[in-house]
Amino acid sequence: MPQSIPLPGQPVRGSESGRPVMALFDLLGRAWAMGVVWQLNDGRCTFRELQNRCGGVSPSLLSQRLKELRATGLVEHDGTGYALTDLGSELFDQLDQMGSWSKRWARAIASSE
Amino acid sequence: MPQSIPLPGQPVRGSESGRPVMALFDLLGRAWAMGVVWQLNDGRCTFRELQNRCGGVSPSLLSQRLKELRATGLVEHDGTGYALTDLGSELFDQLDQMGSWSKRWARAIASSE
DNA sequence: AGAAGCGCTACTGATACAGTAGCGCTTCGC
DNA sequence: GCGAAGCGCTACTGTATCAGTAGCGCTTCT
Repeated sequence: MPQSIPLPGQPVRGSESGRPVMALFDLLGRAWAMGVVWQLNDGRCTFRELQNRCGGVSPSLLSQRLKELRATGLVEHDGTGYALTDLGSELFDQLDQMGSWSKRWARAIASSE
Repeated sequence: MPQSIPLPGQPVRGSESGRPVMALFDLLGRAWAMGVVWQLNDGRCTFRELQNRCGGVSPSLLSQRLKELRATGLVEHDGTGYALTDLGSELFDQLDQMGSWSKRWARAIASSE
């Protein structure tokens, strides 16, 4: 049985409520889910190019993540490759803010050692 | 061999660069990592109370996540229980924004079906 | 003393991920 | 036409992570 796709409005890993935030945490709380969105923001690309951007992640995993991200409206695929949808770009904006914050986090950890 | 703790400045799952954002994605891209931060924002609580808030997540997993979140300065533990640090609260603010956005996401998916 | 709660570990089985090989397909140059 | 190259992706094997349950050693309260 394959890993189910976490959609808002349905029970997801760790929550029966179907609350959107829990579905999002389930979707993104999987290996490379955030990384794929992050890398796709650099522009549309092919499956194998995306695989390279993600440091050689295994094709079986990448295929599974892309299936989930397409089913949840964040990524699209046409003749020239994969890209973020408008919705996916909105999510990237959120991740980008986390990326900015992560530098503060890194400094805080470094200075406490 | 236990799961290693993703610290910024060190190579992490999927990235040798040690970039803070990749360490953060590795840290949060694990089961219940974001959920624990989310639930802890409701206030300091004990291990077992936190377990309840997280829908009965297994103690072995919760223990592992808490170990990681403490090692990365996001969660602290004193005589009365677990709580977010200032740094952890900052991360919660980021997650909270994603939570707000997730409602838009849910509507977009619902209207496209 | 006994009961209850604490943080947490140990164990087993199921699921997800890593890593490699290679399929069927299309496109290109020759 | 035909080989070569690239495409998206699947199949497979081994490993790591997670789920679920039981219960340890400790402290607190009655």
